[in-house]
Amino acid sequence: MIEGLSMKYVIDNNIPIYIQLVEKLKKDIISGKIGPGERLLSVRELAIQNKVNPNTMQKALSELEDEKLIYTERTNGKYVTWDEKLIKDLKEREALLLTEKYFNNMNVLGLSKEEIVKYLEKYKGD
Amino acid sequence: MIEGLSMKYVIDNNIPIYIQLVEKLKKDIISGKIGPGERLLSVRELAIQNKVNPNTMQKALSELEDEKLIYTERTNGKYVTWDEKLIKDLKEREALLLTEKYFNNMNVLGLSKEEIVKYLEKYKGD
Amino acid sequence: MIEGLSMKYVIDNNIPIYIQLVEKLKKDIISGKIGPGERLLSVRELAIQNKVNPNTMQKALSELEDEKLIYTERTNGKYVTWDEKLIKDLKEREALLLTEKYFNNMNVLGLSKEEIVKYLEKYKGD
Amino acid sequence: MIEGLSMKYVIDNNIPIYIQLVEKLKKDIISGKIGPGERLLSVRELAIQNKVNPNTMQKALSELEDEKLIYTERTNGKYVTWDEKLIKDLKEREALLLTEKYFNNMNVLGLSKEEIVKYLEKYKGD
DNA sequence: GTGGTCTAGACCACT
DNA sequence: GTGGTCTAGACCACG
Repeated sequence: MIEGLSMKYVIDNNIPIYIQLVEKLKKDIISGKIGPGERLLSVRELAIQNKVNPNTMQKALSELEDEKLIYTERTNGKYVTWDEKLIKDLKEREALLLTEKYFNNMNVLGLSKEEIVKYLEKYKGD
Repeated sequence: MIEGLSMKYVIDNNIPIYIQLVEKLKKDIISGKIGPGERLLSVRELAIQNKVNPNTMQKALSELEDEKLIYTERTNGKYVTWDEKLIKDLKEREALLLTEKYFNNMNVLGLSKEEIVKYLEKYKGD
Repeated sequence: MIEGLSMKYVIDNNIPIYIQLVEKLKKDIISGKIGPGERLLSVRELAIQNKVNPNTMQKALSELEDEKLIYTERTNGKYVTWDEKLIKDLKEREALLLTEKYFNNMNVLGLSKEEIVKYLEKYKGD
Repeated sequence: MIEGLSMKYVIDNNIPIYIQLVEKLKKDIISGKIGPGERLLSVRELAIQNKVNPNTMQKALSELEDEKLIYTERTNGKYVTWDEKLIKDLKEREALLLTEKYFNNMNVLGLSKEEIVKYLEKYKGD
C-alpha cells in the first residue's frame, strides 16, 4: 500500500505487532522504567495489559532475550539484564536512530541544515 | 514494572489510508517536489500509483483542497496552490511537529537535553 | 427575443444529493427541530429515511461536522453542537440568503422595490 | 429521493426539464424581456440555445400556448400574446407565489414575522 | 480524458 | 449497534 510518487516516505502500516511490543519494551528498559535485574510481569499479564495474544507477547519477549536484554529464570519469570553496558549501548543506538530519522524527515521537507538548527534552538532552550 | 503498553501502539496501525496519502502529498508540496501551480497527476493515475481505490484517492485530495493546498480546475485536473505563504506555513508547522516529536521520543529514552544536544552535534557537523 | 435559457436551469438539477441532505439537516438544526446537544439518528437510520446510501449520508454528515454544526461521539452517535452562537450565525446567514434570493427573483419578474413592498404588506399583516 | 425527517422541505430534483423551460419563458414574458406581440425564435433555435431536445422545447411552448401566453401563426412562428392583462395577472400570480414561498422558507428556519421584517428592512432601503 | 457523485457491500474498532 | 473506512464498479457533465 502507498508507494509510488516517491518511495522515500512510504508509510508501512503492516509493522507486526510483536515488533511494536519489542520497541515499547526496549524503551522501558532504556529509560530505566524497568531497571536492571528487575522482574517483568508474567507473559500472560503483559499479554492482557497489552490486549494482545500471549503468543504474540511471548514472541516479543523472545526477541528481547535473543538480544540479551532480558533473561529467563525457569519457573521464576523473566528479568531485565544486569548488563548496564548492554543497555547503554542500546540506548545509544536508539538515540542515534531517532536522530538520524529526524534529520531525514526534515530533509524530506526540503529543509537545510541551517533551517533545522533554527527549529532545534527553540527546543534546546527549554 | 511494565505498565500497559497503551493500545495505541497496536491501534495506530489503523491510520486511514487516505490520511497517509494526505501526509505524503503534503510532503511533496512542502518539499517543492510538486511546485506551486503545478498540475497533479489525475485522480485515477494517483490511485493506481498508490495502489488505492480512486475514491480513496479522491477523499485524500478533497482533504487537501479543504486546506486550500490544491485547487481543482473542472475537467482539467488538480493543481497545487499558488499561495506560497500557505505552503510555507504548512512547512513550518510540520517541521515544528517533527522537532517536537523528536524531543519527546528522546525524552522517553530518558535522555536529558544535554545528551540530546550531543547526538545532534554529530549531525549538525555533516 | 429569448436569449439562452442559461443551461443552469437544466443543470441545477444536478445538485448533489449529499448537498441537499446537508441543506435539509441545516434547516432542522436552525429551526431547532433538532436542538443543541441533541442526538441525531444513526447514519444508517438517516440513510434509510432519506432513501440514500449510507455513504452518501455519511458524506453529508461529515460536511456538517466540518462546519462544527455536529460532533461525533465514537460508537455513540452524532450530536448537534452545543454552540448556540454558531447556530444563530448560520440562521442569520441563511435568512439573509433567502431574502436576497427573494428580491433577486422579484427583480427578474421586473418588479420595482415599491411593487415588492406591496406584496410583502399582504403577508406582514397576517 | 430525500424525504423523511421532514417532508416539508423536500427538494425534488426531478422537475421535468420542460417545466423549467416554461418557468424561464414565463419570466421573460412577465419581465417584458419579450414584449407583447413579439416573435419568438424558432423551436429549433430555442432548443439549440437551451441545449435541449426540440421535442422538449415544443412541449414547453405548447404549455405556454395552453395558457394563452403565446399564440401560433401557422408557418410564421410563435408570438407573445397581445393581452397585457393576461401577462399582468401572471405577473401578479408569480409574485404572490414567490412571496409566499419566501415567507414559508423563513418560517421553516423558525423565524417569526417580526424577525422576517428585520431582514426585509435591510433590502427595502437599497 | 478530467473530476465528481453515488451505490452496494464489506470489514473494522469500540462498547 | 455505533461511526469510519475502503473497494469495485457505475454514471454524469464538461470539453
